Amino acid sequence: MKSAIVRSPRKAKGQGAERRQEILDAALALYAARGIHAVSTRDIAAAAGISQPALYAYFPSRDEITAVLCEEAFFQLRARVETATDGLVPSRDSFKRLCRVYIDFGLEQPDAYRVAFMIEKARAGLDDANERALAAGLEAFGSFRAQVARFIAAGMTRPGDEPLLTQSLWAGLHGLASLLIARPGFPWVELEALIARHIDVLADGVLNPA
Amino acid sequence: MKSAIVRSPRKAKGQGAERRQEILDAALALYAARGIHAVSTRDIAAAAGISQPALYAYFPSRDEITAVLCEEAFFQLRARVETATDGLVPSRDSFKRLCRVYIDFGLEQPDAYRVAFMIEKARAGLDDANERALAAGLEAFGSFRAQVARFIAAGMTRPGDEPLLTQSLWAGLHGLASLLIARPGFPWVELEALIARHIDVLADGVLNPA
DNA sequence: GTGATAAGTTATCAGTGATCGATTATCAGC
DNA sequence: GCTGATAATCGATCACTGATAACTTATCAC
Repeated sequence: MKSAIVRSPRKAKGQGAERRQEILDAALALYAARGIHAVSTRDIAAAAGISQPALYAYFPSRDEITAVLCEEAFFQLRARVETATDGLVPSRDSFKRLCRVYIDFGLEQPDAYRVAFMIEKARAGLDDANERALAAGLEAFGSFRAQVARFIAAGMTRPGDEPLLTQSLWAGLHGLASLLIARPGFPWVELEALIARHIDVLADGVLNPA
Repeated sequence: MKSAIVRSPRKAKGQGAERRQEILDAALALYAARGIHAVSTRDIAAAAGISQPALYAYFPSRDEITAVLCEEAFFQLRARVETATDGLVPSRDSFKRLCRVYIDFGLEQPDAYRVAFMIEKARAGLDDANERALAAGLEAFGSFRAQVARFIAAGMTRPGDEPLLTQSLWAGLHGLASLLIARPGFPWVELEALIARHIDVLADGVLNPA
């Protein structure tokens, strides 16, 4: 007796999942090169070597492509945050290291960072991918929170409960990252000095005086 | 001899500058109600009681309308910043007052704030209005800088030159304002406590210890 | 082979920002 | 009052966008 028909995948030219990843790669590259709003579905399709309607066999909408990239960006951020203080005991230096990892993520992957934290959804979407991206974002924030909790547990922080301190620190870091991304033409002072000083400001504000 | 023909304005239905302002008002109201990206030129025209092509008699592009609104937002912010510490001597409290004025501006006028600091121009425009908006932004920042300079001159700040301290403080304030605007669905802690604590963090980081 | 189906195509839709040419409203000069 | 010039406006339309429908082709199980 033939086993239950499992409807095995047939694949073809662009075989299944590979084609999907090719589309995501093409989209991310174009986003990085031209900026998200300057990239059309036709651009993405051409870069992926397929026709524009073929995109919709893999993604239900353009926003979904962006949402998936957003989710991937959150995974990356989470991985970075989780390993930021590997092998380091809580100290002012390891605190600054955590901050630095966050800012560097924004500067190295501005498009991912934009998608993750700066883009406001036009439609307050209930899309599947949008929700998954949101969940991934909360996970990344959770990792950040866990890191901050280590410094709190070590008695290094000024008074204030953990959610409050974490959200304030996050806001402080996001402020510099997002402004540097959104206003590259602004007459910023020297970048390294600004980042270092800003992290010092946040460390002075969050950690106990030495 | 008739004086040189001066080509005096004829005006009409929507007489000149008034019509222009009506368009700006309509656009701002729609931006506030639906979000910038959900508003089309046809929407703006309908709200202003004219046809869509008529917009282009007053503004060369949709981006220009947004840029003018951006400029107006900067003027408002500047006015608020300049009067933030009126009648107050430099102190930790007046420093916090300045911070609070900035954050409140963002929360009370999220669309203006968005246009001013969060929106990235699709076309890296050399538009006239875009440059004026940028200039207005620099002026607003200059006022903020002048306020910070008062605290520096009073010897209240930690080491660091004025541009560095100002940019760091700005980034810290912008971080909270922009995140609250861009991610209203995030599980924030109680708003007043968060703002107060965040400003305390920044004050501790920027001002000398008491 | 043959049929079923996955994958991809061309053709097309409605909506967008923007432009063109024609039309209307206003006013100076007679 | 009329008339011509011009400011102000509109309907029609363009190229482009995201998205959909109907059709064709490639692949595989049998």
